[in-house]
Amino acid sequence: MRYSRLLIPTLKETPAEAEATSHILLFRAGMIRKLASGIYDYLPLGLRVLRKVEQIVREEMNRAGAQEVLLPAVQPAELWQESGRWQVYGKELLRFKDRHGRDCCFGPTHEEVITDVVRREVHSYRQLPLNLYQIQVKFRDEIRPRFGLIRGREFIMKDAYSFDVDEAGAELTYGSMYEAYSRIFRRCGLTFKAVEADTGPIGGSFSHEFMVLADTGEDLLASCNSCNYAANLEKAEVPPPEDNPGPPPAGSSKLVATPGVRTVEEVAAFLKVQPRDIVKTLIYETDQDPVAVLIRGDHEVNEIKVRNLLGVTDLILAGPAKVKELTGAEVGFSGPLGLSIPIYADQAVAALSAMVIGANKDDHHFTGVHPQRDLQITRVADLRQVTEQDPCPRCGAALTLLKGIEVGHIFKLGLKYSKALAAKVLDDEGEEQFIFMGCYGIGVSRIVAAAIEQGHDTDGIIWPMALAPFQVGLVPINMNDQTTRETAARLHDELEAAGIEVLLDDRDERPGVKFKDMDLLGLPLRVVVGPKTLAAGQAEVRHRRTQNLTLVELDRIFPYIKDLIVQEFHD
RNA sequence: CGGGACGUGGCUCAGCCUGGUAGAGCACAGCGUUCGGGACGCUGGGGUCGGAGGUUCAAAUCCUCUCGUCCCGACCA
Repeated sequence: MRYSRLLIPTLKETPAEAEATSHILLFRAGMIRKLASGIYDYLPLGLRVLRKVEQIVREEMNRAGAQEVLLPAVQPAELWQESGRWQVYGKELLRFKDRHGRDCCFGPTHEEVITDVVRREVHSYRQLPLNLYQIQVKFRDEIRPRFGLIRGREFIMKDAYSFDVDEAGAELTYGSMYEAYSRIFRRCGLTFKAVEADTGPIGGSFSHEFMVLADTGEDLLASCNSCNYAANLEKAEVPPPEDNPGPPPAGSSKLVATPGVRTVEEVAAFLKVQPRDIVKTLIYETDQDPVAVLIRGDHEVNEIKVRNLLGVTDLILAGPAKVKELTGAEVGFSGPLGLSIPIYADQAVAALSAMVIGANKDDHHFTGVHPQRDLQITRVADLRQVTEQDPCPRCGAALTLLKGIEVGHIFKLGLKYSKALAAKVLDDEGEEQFIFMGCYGIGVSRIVAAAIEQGHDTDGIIWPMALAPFQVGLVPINMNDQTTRETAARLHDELEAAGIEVLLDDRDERPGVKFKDMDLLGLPLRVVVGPKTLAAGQAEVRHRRTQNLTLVELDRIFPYIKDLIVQEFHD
């Protein structure tokens, strides 16, 4: 392919609106442009990368026995009302009416549609297991799109849905998807980690996320240094503390004046105690009744755990007015003593023997409080976030916290959608059975961004061989030199004929411009043809990632490059 | 939805405070020179200053409203 014939609008300067590395580089390399917040155009080079990812995903899904389909992006509200998600999904679901006034939405995910297909077309256990997938545009009206392709509103997703007769079958399918996903991300040249995850609003019983490790990641994950335990921070378990609370301290708890002392740090300094001896009382409003959550001063609450424990969908920290109404005191002096709302305590709180709590009275705290003697706790549970100080919940070794970009998520759905939409088959005894489902997503366009977050330097993108828009960039130094021009053209034709994807920079530009652009585009290999080396019958091959420079005889260029490409694909 | 920043040729920005009728660099077109890490000269095209309203003899500049964008916190592939 010739550079001069492709639309590759590279930019010297960083657009003001881009912040994340992948966003900046995709933009500068002329691969994407923005149409609106979270909505992007894919230009020729960006599309080539996207297609590479899609093809890898397609091959591995097919290999795992899944079948490709294409479902509609626009969906009738009826299906969503039937599953109950029309009410539950929130504003992220883009809703609109057609000309007849019928409610519609633009699909953010396709459980409803696929389950509808299966309930109409599949009636016997003999037709199962079935795994259907598609690669398609999704729309989610995100609160805050950011980082370019990492969190767009419109994006390309591969979503697969599996249907099995029984739970054992569903687990086998889940396992095969786990394997397929691992192969996909490995083939994409990504450094990733599979972690246990919360199931969120999609629902279901069990799930893993696939995280690309990158400092710019939006997710935190906890990973064991010894065993293979790894979990999203929102899911990561804290093992129960070993020590039981000691006996109550001598004497009863004491009310002490703490004028203007509100935060954990202030209380610790004022009373000369450690933050771990202080207990924070957090008042939450929920879609049901308000609750209080007790967390040790040196810990952070994990709202996902609280939400799951309470079985609520909304969980919002109460404002000053609500706190005053429920506790009788300003924020900063809330405490569990004498509260009339349910009290949920983190397990570390229940293991304290003498704690400091707010007194529900302005400018006062209690000291010497014992959980069993003095408090009426509704329930003790694991409600906090893990820290790097916590031991692994499986093996007890140390944990490391890492940042990651979620590129894939697999769920065991169970019967949630098959029951809601009545998707049933007859089993081998002629009995009606609900179908066991699983769903499996990959952020295809997000992978493109994640690969850049992992592969770049100050000069630009460094694509993995498998995703590069072209494998080789061919740079003739001076288009006015006939030998240079003709040699480059010949090399280009030879490589292309051999099935190697090569981009010939045939522009009448100075060498510096071509080099800068090539580095920015991030093609793995660069071949430079110029009068200097040509005189010796050679051309120069440069490896983008290692910056290795090699002079190669012209007639050996083809095998040399072919070897390098094969080698990279296997790395 | 809260908190912050911003909107001036395609891109990066100056001008705004202290109103006087729009600039620079890059990019683009033509000609010439140049050619191994974002060359140079000459010439040229391109902007209702996000939009609406107001103040004023006069608004990019002051006031009000509005739309949009980006960044930080609650959602997700």
